[in-house]
Amino acid sequence: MLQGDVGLELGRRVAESLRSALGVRITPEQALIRPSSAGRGADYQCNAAMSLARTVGKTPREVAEALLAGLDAADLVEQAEIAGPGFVNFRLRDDWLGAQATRLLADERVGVPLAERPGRYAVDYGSPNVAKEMHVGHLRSSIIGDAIVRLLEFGGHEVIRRNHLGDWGTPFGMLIEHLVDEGWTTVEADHSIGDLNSFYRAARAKYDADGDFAERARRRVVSLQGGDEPTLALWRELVAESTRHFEQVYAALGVTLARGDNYGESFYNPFLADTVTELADRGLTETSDGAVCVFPPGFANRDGERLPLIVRKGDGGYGYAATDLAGVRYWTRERDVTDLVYVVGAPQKLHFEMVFAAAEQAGWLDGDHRAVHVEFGSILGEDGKIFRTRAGDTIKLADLLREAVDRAAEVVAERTDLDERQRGQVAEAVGIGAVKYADLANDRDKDYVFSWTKMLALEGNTAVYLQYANARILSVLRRAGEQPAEGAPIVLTAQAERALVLKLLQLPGAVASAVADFAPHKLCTYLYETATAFSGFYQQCPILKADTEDSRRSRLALARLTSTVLTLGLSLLGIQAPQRM
RNA sequence: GCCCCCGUAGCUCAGCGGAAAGAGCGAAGGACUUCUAAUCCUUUGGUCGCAGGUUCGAGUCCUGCCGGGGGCACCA
Repeated sequence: MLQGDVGLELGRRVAESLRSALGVRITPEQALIRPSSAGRGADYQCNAAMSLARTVGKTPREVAEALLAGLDAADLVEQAEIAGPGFVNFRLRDDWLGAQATRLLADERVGVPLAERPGRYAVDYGSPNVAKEMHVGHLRSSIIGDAIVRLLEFGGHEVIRRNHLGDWGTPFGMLIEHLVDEGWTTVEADHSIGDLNSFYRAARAKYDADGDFAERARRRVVSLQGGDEPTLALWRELVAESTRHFEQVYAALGVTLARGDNYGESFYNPFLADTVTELADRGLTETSDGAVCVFPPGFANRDGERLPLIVRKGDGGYGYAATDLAGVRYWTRERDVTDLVYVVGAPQKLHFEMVFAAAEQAGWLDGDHRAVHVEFGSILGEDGKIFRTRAGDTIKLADLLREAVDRAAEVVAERTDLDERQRGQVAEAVGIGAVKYADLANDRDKDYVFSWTKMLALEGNTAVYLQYANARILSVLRRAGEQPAEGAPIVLTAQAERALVLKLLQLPGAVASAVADFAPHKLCTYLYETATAFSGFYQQCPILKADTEDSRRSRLALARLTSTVLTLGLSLLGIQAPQRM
């Protein structure tokens, strides 16, 4: 979808022409304006004549000829000609392109429009478990979710971050008893657990080995669920301690989740009974094998029987179907969100389809309250299997991020004359950026292979490449000793300048499609193409030593604009753009 | 058994119903007294898993196969 950029403007002109010349009414999008593939001598092409030919009873070429005859676009089109079966190729005027680029230089949003109808989004992402260390399995949801949140906010939407913590359930009985054994009281706060995983394992081991402990743990679960205040106080301490750990990881990763975004399983606890009651009141529930179930239409199990969503288990407890339904009910009804977004792995697809179907039956989801599962594939090791340590253990996120920065530091040390402190900052930006970009640059539906070598490669579609291109630009601007003035005219003389400007003007379309499809990789692809276009320009067009003063100022402005686009794009992905490298 | 996702160059991946399918890596060659060579430029490389169908036009949409992965009742 091309929106808010050159393609849309051309589409408007073409639609207007077709209306006046042939009486055909189409939208600018339906004009099917696309960037022309390179080497054909055209910038954009219109593909509409072929499909319109039948409806107007003319040949495609006749439609194209009528389109050209009625076209009022001399201010932006240098040359338009019919080619092949009925393509219309446009070459845009250099002065018009330059003027558009000049205009963008003064535009904070670099041409990207705000949403026409801003929504209120609740985005579920992150979702670590309390009393466990974050591991590589939390990486994709955190990174993709955060990019989506940033993109939506930039689009002018209201966004509520929802970190769906695993903070409730039977394991908390043993965890809290273990806390008590460790001497925690709530009077003296400021506890810390050095290693959450060891803590969990120790509790588990005692539970399995010690019958008395197990019995205490079971009683503790009852106290917790019964709302016993001393128990709840200990539980809150445990959540707080875990949250501190999550925040450290989020800080290292550059993810914007904060403790105020915690909406864990426990949050929905008070709503579960009412949710089930409401489903029952609407006649949607049945009791099956002792469990209260909703059978949304269209789902069958392996024996062809209807597939249940168990909203209350046989033992009276509630499972995740109940929690998620209560969540939909809460966010649509109590918080009046327009859009629920779940950034959760692909294996959960069936679950969410069923939850959404049931929520629709219950009336919580409708045309004004939508829900979407933004699913993603797995991270694989270079052996093609699920990414783990060589020993087969899950990889701690903290360790992975430390390794990323260490590896980046080695690369940085080889090539820079920055001082040690600056080197550290660059290593962080490069290392973390590499991990995030590698995740975001691929179509999220697919599995991707985690490769240090590839993600830290200096060439190709990597974060470092983009960061380096930007750092070079900023270096030139520093040397210039001046910032290009707002409105500094951008004048196109060389082919490479033209190619760069055409790319820069396509930012709005790239952002729009990334948002529309919850597909950050579309923005990545665009940024990479932009950085490539800049590298070509940088190679061929001297900036500081341009032939004329006008050209020098124009090229400085172009460099400035490129840096703005790259920096903005990276920030929408949650990736830093260092000033120097 | 049913459902979902994926299959594009040797490898890792883009590709919006439109023209001779695009990058990077790899391989071969070239460009630094130069604004950051962490770069750039050549060359090399494709039965778009297979078979039908829809269409003026299919890598893209539909159906059926094949291959890989995932899911399918009381864990979340």
